[in-house]
Amino acid sequence: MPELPEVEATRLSFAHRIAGARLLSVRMGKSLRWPLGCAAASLTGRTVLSVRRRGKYLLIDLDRGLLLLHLGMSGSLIFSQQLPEPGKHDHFEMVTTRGTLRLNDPRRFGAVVYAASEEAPIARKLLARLGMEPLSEDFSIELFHAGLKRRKAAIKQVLLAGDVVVGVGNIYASEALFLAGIRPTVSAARLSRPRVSRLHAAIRDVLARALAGGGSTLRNFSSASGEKGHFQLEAMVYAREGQPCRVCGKAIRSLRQGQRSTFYCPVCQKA
DNA sequence: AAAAGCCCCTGGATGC
DNA sequence: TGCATCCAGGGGCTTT
Repeated sequence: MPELPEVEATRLSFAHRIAGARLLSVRMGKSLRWPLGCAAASLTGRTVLSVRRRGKYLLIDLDRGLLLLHLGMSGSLIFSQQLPEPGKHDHFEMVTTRGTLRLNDPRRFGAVVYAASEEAPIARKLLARLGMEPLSEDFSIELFHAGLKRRKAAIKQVLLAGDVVVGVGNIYASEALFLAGIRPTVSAARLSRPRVSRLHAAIRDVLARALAGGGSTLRNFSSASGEKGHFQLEAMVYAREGQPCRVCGKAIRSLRQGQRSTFYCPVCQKA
């Protein structure tokens, strides 16, 4: 479900409200991807300092230690002072003086992991491999090009891998490549400088627009405050196999790359 | 070092 | 209605 815009929209929707809250109780239900890594009860009494994002991870800074939270494929957060009884897919809950943060995740690919610090082994393992933040100043055409040059794999898969640039998931990878006019199967290393430049701009453009729309994507998304995405961003190619390209009219095609579906226009993305 | 596969899990849509 | 199959916006881990 969540790519960078959705994760960031989620963060923005509750970070300011939870900052300063003191933890009253923490409950970890049916196991997520990994165990919490500490006794839930031991977190009681700690204070939330801030909520940051790195890639698709949310980092909940406490006055001692931090929580790494990932929404996986089907996770969503809600932060509210009044919540109904937990449902069968509510696997993590943190009651605080400002409200309750609850993670709902039917598929349980998500995770909540405690780390004593960002330098702790578990935090390093999860965060160290992450590539550049696409919406940050650091994400330059030069560094992007340098990162792609040492990857011979298909550009779509390199984008998804997240070790060159983070946050570009399956939908936005297809969309960005369409905007840049690049065939998803071409080797990342073989992209010319001008094409890398176009892709760089396309990634920023599509992510920023989705974020501006409140994390709007094709399906339902709502932030931790219950705000729905605005759906202002319509897919050019994603999930549009057989439908006419919005630019040239040719039928959109799909293919499988690494067990994920990819969509592209055979005319607008010639190579 | 990089690439390719596998796997975790549940639910919704589709087909018979 | 029931059952089987396929697919889903992620990513860590193991094997080539």
